Amino acid sequence: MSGKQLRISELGKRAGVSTKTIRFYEAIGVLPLPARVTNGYRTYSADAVDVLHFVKQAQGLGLTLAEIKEIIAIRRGGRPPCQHVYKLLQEKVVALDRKLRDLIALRDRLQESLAAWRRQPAGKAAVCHHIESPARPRQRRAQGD
Amino acid sequence: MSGKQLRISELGKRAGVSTKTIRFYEAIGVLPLPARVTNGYRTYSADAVDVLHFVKQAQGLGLTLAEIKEIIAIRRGGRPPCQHVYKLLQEKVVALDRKLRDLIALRDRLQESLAAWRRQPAGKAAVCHHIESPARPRQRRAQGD
DNA sequence: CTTGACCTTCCACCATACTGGAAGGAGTAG
DNA sequence: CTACTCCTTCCAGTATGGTGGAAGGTCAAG
Repeated sequence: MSGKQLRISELGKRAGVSTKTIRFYEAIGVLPLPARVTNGYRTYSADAVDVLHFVKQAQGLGLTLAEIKEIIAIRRGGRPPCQHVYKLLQEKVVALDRKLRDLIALRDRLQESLAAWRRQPAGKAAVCHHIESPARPRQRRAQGD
Repeated sequence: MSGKQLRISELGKRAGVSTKTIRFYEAIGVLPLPARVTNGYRTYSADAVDVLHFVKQAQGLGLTLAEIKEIIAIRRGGRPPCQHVYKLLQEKVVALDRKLRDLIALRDRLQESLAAWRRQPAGKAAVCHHIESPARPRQRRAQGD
């Protein structure tokens, strides 16, 4: 069934992470305590490669290690984590939409700021009007508040 | 000319930041070393409020304290930082566009993942197909779940 | 037996942006 | 005088996701 066991560096190579990272994931509970061979070396089945891939995929999806840990813990508890992951991902989509809106607004603000600069290169501000003006769209207070 | 001098907590109140934060900004060079009154207390002119507002605005625009520090340093050097800030903001816009593209792709991937889940609630994956499938569009080997 | 690769643990550090708290000085009110 | 608030410095910790390195154990080759 299960083929050969991997030592930590071999696992790292296959999953594209450092041995440091593997031990770190283990330390924070993302990875379970692995089996040890007689000399104390960690030993992993090939499944561990998939779990590490999962971690990297999940990180790519914007999940934190804490969330990933939780998913894997549910999985290790025997329950399929999909229900949980579904909710988690739904929340992520909502959060992402919010973040997206903010970022687009920010980008537009910057773009407008740059356009304004091209129209009128000078300005008076405490430090720099590129930053001080766009965030106060209406007239900045004139010196006295 | 300049009105009254502020002590650190008064400055903090006006700018909406804690005294801790003000000292922190000073320590990392974002704020210049302030004047001191005879008893050693920091003393600030009202301009400091504007500088702190600038810092907060710039942070809101996605600049790091290191970048903000640089801008303020240029400004303190007598040169208007606008040229520099212009470049910085241009780079920010480009970086933001990139990030935006990635986030939109991520969001779509999540959304599609959730839609797929609704169509077919089960799946086989090392940990959870919601995460493993969308990033690997073709069928994964049936082993884990 | 020595060398070298690989493994172990543990402690410390990187960046980012702060926050908390201790220990002690300064200034004002009663 | 005490009490209280505000100020000072300095050290440490928060959260996130790791990385670096020391000191020492294990194992196979030469």
